[in-house]
Amino acid sequence: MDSRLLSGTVEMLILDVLARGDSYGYQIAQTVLSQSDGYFQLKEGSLYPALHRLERQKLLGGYWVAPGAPGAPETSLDGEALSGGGGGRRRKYYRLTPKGRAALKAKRDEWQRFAAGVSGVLGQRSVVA
Amino acid sequence: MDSRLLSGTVEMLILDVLARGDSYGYQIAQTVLSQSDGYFQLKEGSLYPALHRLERQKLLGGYWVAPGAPGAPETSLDGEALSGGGGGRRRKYYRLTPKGRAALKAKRDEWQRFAAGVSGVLGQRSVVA
DNA sequence: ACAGGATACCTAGCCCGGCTATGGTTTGGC
DNA sequence: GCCAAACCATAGCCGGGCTAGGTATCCTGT
Repeated sequence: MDSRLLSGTVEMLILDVLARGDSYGYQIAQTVLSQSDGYFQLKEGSLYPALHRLERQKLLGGYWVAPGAPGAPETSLDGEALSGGGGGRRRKYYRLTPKGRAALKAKRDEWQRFAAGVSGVLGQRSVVA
Repeated sequence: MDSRLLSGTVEMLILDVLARGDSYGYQIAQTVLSQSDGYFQLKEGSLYPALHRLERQKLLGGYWVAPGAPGAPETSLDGEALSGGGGGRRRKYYRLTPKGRAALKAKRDEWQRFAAGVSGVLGQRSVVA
């Protein structure tokens, strides 16, 4: 996979996965991996900074879930409430905010235009032969 | 246009344009602009460094054409032959090398896989509703 | 019991490439 | 004469994906 191409799409992919339900970093990467048929291997060094970015921009809300707890809960506390921010195997779930949902739509539209642009250029055939 | 998305595609677009005939920087930008329906506004700061990169990698061969001369010539000298590398309105034409043609094919294939990957992720619908 | 791998998160710093800004020359329209 | 367009080039900014290194838990195999 050409990681250059990935620039700018990572956030869209994350938002898109979260649009189908709350999830956490590791699982998001797995989902993207399987749904792209093994193509997108999101690296931790891209994934986590992206999640933090999106959270800072209020496109995502994050909440910690203690180890042993079942899947994505209905509601939960905001910020550093659970388990004191401590130990291992805990998960940080993310939820799309309304603002995030709007941003996803914008990014999808942008992607459509971009892909159309590329098709426009690549679609041309040689004039000579 | 989201310039982040452009990362990695600029070179492919340039190679693709040149696959249809020799051209020079300014004209390449115009071609890409019109064929992408006004979407890709290649900036000089991206375009020229990209051309130099591709030339260094031997994917392109460049040759200068003096002002007043007609369109892309059949054959011409390699490197700094014409007009001493000097004055204004001269154009630097580029020609795809065999290696460049192969690289273009590789980049197109990569793009196909990438776009398919994105479609795979974005194509999923919400499980809930 | 213990190694090793999968799960799960975080961050510093590298590196690449698109962008802004600047600078130069020639031609052409007003 | 002036200013825009055509044409090329490069220094340096900056954002973001990556490598590499760190922490911690849980499960499986031997």
